[in-house]
Amino acid sequence: MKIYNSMTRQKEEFIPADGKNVKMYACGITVYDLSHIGHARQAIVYSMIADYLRYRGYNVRYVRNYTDVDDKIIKRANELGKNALDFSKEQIKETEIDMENLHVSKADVFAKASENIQNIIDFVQELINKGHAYVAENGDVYFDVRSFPSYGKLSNRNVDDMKNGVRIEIEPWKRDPIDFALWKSAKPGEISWDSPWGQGRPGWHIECSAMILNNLGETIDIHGGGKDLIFPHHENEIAQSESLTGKTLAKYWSHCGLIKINGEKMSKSLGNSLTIRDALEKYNYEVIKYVMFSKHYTSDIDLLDNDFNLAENHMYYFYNSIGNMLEYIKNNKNENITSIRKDDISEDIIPDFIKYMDDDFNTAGALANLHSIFKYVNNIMKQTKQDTIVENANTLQNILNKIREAYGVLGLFNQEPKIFVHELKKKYLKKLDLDEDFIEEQVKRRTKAKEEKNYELADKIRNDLDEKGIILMDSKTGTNWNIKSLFNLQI
RNA sequence: GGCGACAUAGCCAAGUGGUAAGGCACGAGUCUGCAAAACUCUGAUUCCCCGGUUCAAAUCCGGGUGUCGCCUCCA
Repeated sequence: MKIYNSMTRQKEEFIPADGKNVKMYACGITVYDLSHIGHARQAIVYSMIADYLRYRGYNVRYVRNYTDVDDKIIKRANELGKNALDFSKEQIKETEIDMENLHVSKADVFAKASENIQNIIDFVQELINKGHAYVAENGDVYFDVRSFPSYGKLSNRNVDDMKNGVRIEIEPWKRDPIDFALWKSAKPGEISWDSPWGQGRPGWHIECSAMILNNLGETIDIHGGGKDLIFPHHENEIAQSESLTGKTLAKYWSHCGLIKINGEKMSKSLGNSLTIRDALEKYNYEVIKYVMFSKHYTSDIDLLDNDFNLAENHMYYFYNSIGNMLEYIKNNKNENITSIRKDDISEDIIPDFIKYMDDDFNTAGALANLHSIFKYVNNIMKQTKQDTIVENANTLQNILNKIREAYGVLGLFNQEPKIFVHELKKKYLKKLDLDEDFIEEQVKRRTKAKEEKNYELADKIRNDLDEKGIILMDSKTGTNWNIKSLFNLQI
C-alpha cells in the first residue's frame, strides 16, 4: 500500500511502526460556527482512510480533535453573552449532527482542548524545563523556535526568511518574532484555567501535540489535516512534540486538498461557505461523498454545482440499476441451481478496488470502475433467454455482494434502492412544482390515446410533460415517468 | 518578496518511465408507433511551451508561461 507523505513530497510504501497497528490523528475543527463542506471533505477523507485500513486488516486507532478554546470562540461567545465552553459544546453538538447526517464513521477518540488542560500544562512545563520554551513578562509562554533547529522542515520554510516577512507583528516580549504562544495569559472576560504561570489558556498548536502524546504516544503513523494547516500549525506541532520527546512525531504526513465553491475560495471571513447543513439540504449524503471521492483527496478542488448534479445522476443510475438487480434476482433465483455465467466479473471487483485504493487511496479510479460494472449488469438484465436466466440471477447476486463489500468501505450503497430513488424523485417533483397524481393522470390519458392509436395526442401529452421536466418511458409492462434532469445534464 | 502545488479532449477527471482509465456533453446505431431509459460504437498520433536524460517520458531533469494556495485565523 502506498501513501503520499507531505514531509518527503512523494508516495511511499505504507509501513506502520508497529506491524498491523496504526496510530492515526487528524486535526479537526475549531468550533465557532456551523461546519462547511471543506470540513466535511477532511472528515470524510480521514474516516475513509481509517475504514479502508481496517478493511485491509490493520488495527486502527483514530483520534480527532475539536478545538473548543480559542480566540474566535471566545469572541463569538462574548457577543452572544454565553460562556465560551457552553458555546463550544453547542457548536460541537451541531457538528456532530452534521457528521452523523453525512454518515461519516466516527473516530475512536474525539479529543477536546478543554478536557486536556492538565496534559497541556504538563507538556508546556516540560518544554520550559528542557529549555525550549520561556515565560514572557506578560505571562504568556512561548516556544523558542531557535531551540529547534529543524523548524520549517515540513513546510520547507527558512526561519531567517520568515523573519523578513512583513506581516509578523512586533511583540517586544517575545525573544524572536517567530516564537509562537503555547500558553496565553487571561485577559478580562476570557475563559481561563490555573497554571504555574497564572490564569490563562492554551495556545492553538499545543493542544494537538498534547492530545497526540496522551492518546496515541510519542510517534504516530499518520497525521492528517487540511493543507492550510501545514504552516504554521503542523510545523509548530512538530517543533513542540519532537523537542519534548526527541522522537519523530509522525511517520506519514497527509494533507487533504482545499475546496473552492464555484470558483471562490471558501472562508468564514468571506461568508461564502457552503455549510454541511446546506449541502445536505440539497443532496443525499452519498451524493456528497461521491463528489468528494470522484477527485483525489490531495487535490484542491473547485466544486461547481455541476459536480453535485453529475454525482447525483451517477448515484441515481447506480441505485436504479441495483433496484433492477434486486428485482431480477427475486424473480429469477432458483435455490436448486447455483451455476453462474461464464463471463462473471464478480471476482474482479474486489481486486480492482484494492488495486486503486492501495495506491494512495485512489477513490476516483475505484469509482470509475463502477461504470463498467453496471454496464455489464445492465447488459445481462436485457437478456431474455430463459435458459440462462437463473445463472444471470446468481451472477448478479455475486456482483451485488462484491459491490456492497468494496464500495461499502467508502460508505456508498448503504441505502434501500427504492427509497433512494423515490426520495430523489420526490425532491425534484417539489422543485418542479408538480405532484405525482397529476403526472399519473397524464400518463393514463396518454396510454388511452396510444391504445386508440391517437399518436398525435399521445405525443402532445408527452411533450407537454417533457417541457415540465418529466420524461416518459414506455415498456412492455406500461409507462413509467421520471425526472428529466436526473438523466440529462445541461452544462 | 519567500515557500509550495497544479497545468491531460468542449467540460470534469485517473494515470509518476513502456506507448493516454472513466464520466458529462456531442454524433451514429440497437430497441420503439415515435421517443425516453438501457446497451453498442465514435473522440487527444497526444498530455501548457522550449530544451535535456533514456532504447523508451504525460510521467525524470533544466528553463519558461499560466492558474491557484500558504506565509494572519482557517479543513
